[in-house]
Amino acid sequence: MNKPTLKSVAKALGVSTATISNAFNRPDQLSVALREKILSACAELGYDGPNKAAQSLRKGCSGIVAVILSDSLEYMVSDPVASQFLQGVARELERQSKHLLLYSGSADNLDSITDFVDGFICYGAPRNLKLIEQLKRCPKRVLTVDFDLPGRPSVNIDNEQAAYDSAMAVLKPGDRVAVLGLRLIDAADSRTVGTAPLWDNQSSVSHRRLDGYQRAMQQLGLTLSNELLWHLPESNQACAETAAKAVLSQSPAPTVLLCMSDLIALSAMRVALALGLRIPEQLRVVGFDGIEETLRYHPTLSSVWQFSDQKGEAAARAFQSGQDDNQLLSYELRLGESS
Amino acid sequence: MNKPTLKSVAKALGVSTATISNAFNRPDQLSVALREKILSACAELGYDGPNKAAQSLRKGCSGIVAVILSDSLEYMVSDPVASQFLQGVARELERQSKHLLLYSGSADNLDSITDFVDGFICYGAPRNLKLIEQLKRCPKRVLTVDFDLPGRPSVNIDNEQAAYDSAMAVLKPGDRVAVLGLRLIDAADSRTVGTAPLWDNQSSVSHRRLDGYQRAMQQLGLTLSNELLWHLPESNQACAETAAKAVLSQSPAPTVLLCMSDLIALSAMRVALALGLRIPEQLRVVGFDGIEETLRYHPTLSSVWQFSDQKGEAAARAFQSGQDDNQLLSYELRLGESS
DNA sequence: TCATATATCTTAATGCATTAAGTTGCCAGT
DNA sequence: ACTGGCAACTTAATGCATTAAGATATATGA
Repeated sequence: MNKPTLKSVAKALGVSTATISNAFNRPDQLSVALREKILSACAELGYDGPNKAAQSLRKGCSGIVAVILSDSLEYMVSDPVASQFLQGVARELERQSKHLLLYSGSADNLDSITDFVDGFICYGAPRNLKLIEQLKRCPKRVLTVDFDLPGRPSVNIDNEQAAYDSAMAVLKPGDRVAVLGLRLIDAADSRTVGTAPLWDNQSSVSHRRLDGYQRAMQQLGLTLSNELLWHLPESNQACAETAAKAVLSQSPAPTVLLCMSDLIALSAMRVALALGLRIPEQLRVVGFDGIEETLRYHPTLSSVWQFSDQKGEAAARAFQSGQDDNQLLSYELRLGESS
Repeated sequence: MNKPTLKSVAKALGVSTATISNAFNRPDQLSVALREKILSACAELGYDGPNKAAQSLRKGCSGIVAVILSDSLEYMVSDPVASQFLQGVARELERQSKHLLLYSGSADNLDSITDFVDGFICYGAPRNLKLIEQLKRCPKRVLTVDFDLPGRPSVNIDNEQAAYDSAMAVLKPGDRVAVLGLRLIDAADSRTVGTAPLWDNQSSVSHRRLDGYQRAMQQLGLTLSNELLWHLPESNQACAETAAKAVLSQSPAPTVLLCMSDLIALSAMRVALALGLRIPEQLRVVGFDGIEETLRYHPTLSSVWQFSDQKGEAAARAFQSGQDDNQLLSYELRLGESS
């Protein structure tokens, strides 16, 4: 015989399908005795509850939440910040008995899953502009993390303030400051490491951080020169090393390196040490994000700790809550030996 | 007005629902002219194809593939081997225009998603025995990786042979061999680092590798003593260090360390170097898996390379193929400075 | 005792689409 | 001119369940 369905079970028990459905979904709609009879009969018949696909079609929600990563999954799993975030999301979704569908940000057709999921948690601004357009029009719930979408709730930290705080903690009058920024130039424009325009007036997280750095510098009477503001297309070792070498080989050499990720900062420190620079005496380095690896590395890195796993949990909770406000999470400035 | 449906679009165009459905799914079933008319009308009405949830209910397949990890997602993203695997799966699934649902191996209710997905790709034997039982009975396709389930197709390497090969490459007559094994004891039995029974006759990947090591040792006239066979509950730094310290502090000290993962091997090497041992002169170390990190580390590690990302792709392909045979992937023995 | 409220279950409409089988019209072959 | 065959559509059954509204029966209150 085929798999039992609500209907077949109902017939077998001589009751209506509504009653079986209620036995599973609304216990208050039928007598306790009948409910138990039904449940045990189902167990015997091998019927383990209403078909989820049918349920999803009828109810319009599946319990599946899609997580969209700004980039490829590649980036996701190799980047500790992103994977921490994912972990947090997964943990909270599990608490909510929901499921996590990993959706590559490089794909460009939301339609293929929109009907399956209850909504989208988007981590980082997708590089794919089509995807952004689709997210704007998406009929399901959309929550953004580390970037904004008009009219959609978001979860983030105050990047400007955090950057400002971190810069203020290390800058001294007379410092020559270099910034290693992440994606300061539009994806389409630049896939290579290079200097970035000083004033781009964009809305990315990186530009907010840059604003914070500049506010701090202004306050100390420092100015950022264009050849010391660098754009990295990716937060990886190769890019960071290229940029760090370029920046550190300039003369006069910078005395402070403000890096927009810990991964960048770590690589930059390695380059600096290889060049014979003493940290923090000759060069102070600040990172961003806060990853475990920096604690094992010496000198330990000063950084803005974002606690990405908690961020992930917060995102999943905010997604569930249904509220449409923008949530600002707290961060923590931690000073290490690098400053 | 509400979202358009197949029905409403059909009515608007004055054709049957079957024709609209065919326009999207079976172009050969209607004239080109009508099809184009329908498609452009749909675009105007804002109808972007048949509802996937309904489609899934009707067709019985959704294009969603669940990946079950042996452990928590935690392990998954922190372990380079596992995350490489996941990447490979994701890549191949994207090629197939399928979706990836990440399912935590710690959850124990397959029913909650079985109806949604086309099947399961299980990476590593789940610790949760309930889950294994459910996988055995699962009506959907189940493919296992790095472990076996009766009657289910699997993807793996020949662990016994690979272990044998790696051992043969480094062992010399007279060697005193220590083995740092991963989960040689049942999860329930032991969550702590300690020696493992020499002959356990289990079917895990680790036991197969142990078999390979022992075959090589036998061939060289060596025997494995019980105090040099260690069980690690996890493949992480802490466990590896504990075990390595215990093993290396014995006298006479081992001359070869056979490790069942590169992560373990790397930690063990650090311990050995910290103890003042010279590698490979006083101690040769072999790993398993093959991860990038070992290439940057000195001494570079000799290991069995599994190419986990390709393994992931192969798994996704095998899942798709529908074939029910067990697939043996190739591996590669790479000798580094550690032996 | 009659009307009303409550508990318990059923009816039937609904969600959205797929697909085997049936219809219709047109053309080729003989 | 008759018929088989094919192209292009339609009909209607089906997948599996949810839920508002309706039907009974029993209990409660005046």
